[in-house]
Amino acid sequence: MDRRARGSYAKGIERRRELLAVAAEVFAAEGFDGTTLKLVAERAGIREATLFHYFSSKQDLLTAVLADRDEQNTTRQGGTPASLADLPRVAEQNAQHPGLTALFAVASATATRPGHAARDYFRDRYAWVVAATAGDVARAQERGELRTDIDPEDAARIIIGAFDGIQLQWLYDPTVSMPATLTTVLRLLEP
Amino acid sequence: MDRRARGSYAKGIERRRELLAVAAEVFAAEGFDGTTLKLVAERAGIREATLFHYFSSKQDLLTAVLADRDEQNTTRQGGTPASLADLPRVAEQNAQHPGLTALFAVASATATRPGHAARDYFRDRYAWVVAATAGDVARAQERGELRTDIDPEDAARIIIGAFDGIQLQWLYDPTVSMPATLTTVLRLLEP
DNA sequence: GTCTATATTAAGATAGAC
DNA sequence: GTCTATCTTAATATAGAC
Repeated sequence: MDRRARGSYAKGIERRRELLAVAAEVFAAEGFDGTTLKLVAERAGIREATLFHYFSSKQDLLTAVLADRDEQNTTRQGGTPASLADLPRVAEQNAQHPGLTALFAVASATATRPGHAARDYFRDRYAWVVAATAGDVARAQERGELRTDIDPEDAARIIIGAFDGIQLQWLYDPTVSMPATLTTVLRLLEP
Repeated sequence: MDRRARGSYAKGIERRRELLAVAAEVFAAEGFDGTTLKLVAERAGIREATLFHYFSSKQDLLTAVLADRDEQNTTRQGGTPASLADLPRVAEQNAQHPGLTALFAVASATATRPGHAARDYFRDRYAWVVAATAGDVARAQERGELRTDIDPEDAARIIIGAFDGIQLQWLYDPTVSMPATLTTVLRLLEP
C-alpha cells in the first residue's frame, strides 16, 4: 500500500482555483471584516467545512487570494515576467477591479503589524519585487535607456512606492489616471 | 434671554488635548481593533462615558488623532506651513513613531471603502495636500529650481505617492532610509 | 453671587465574538 | 449562552459669563 503523499487530485486543484475566484469577489465586495466564510462557501456551492480543507483560516484564504492576484499581475500573457514598461498596463488592470485593489491596500498596511499572519508574505513580496525591479532598472541603465545617476534599488523603491501611493490616491479620486502618472514616473528616469 | 453656546471651558480644551495624546499612544501600540476605550479612559484617569463627551465614537477619536498628527506634520516650528524641501524631515519624524505611521497607513487604506466614516476626511486631505504640493512645485519651476517638462499636479501626485509608498516599504524593512529616498525623488525633479 | 452650559459620572442597552 | 466592548441615557458637579 502506497502511503506517500499523492498531491492534489485534478478535481481538488480545480476546486481550489474556483474557491479563490469566489473568495476574491466576496472579499472585494465586502472587505475582510465584512466577509463571512459562510457566504463564500454558499457562493461556491460547498460546505464551510470544505473551505477549511483548502484553507486553514480566513486570513489564509485572503493571503492566497492576494498572492494569486499578485502572480497574475507580475506575469503577462504568455508567461514571461512583467517588467518596467508593463507597469502602466498593470495599473490599468487594477483600475478594472477597485474592490480587489482596495483589499490589497488595506491588507498590505494591516499586515505591517508585528505578529500579523500575513506579515512574512508581504515582507518577502516587497523584497522580491524591489530586487526584480532593481534588476530591470540596472539592465535598462546598461542599455542606455535610463539615467545612471541613481542607484537601481533607490529607483525600484521609488517606482514601487509611487505605484502603491498613486493607487491609494486613485481610490479616493478615480479621475486620477494611474497609467498616465506611472508613465510620467518612468519618464523622470529617462536620461 | 441668551441661550447661545459658550464654547469649551479651558479645562475641557486641556482634557481633549490630553485625551488625544493618550489615545495616540494606545492606538499606535494596539492598533484600531486592539484598542479598547476602557484602556484609553483608564490611562487618562477618567471614565469611559467622559470619552464620549469629547468624541462621538471610537472612529471619531481615531480620526481626531490622525488629523492632529497630520496638522503637526504639515506645520514646522514657528507655524509656517511645511513645503517640498521639508519632506525628508517629515519622513524622519515619522520614523520616530512607527506605531502612528502604521496606524495612518492602515486607516488611509481602510477609509477608501464607500461609506466609511473617515472617507471624506481622507479624500479632502489628499485633495488639499496634492493642491498645496502642486502649488509648491509650480513656484519652484518658476524659480528655475525644478524641471518644467512635468505638470505640477502630476509631480505632486508622484511625490506624495512615493512618500506613502516608501513609508509602507519602510514598515516592512526599517533599514530603508525614507529621508534619503525622498531626497532622491526630489532630485529626479531637478532641471 | 446667580445661572446655565459644560464636564463628569453611574447604570445599562445593544451588539458581536467565542 | 456568556462575555466583552461600544455607545446611550439620564442625572450630578463644576466652570465661568453676567
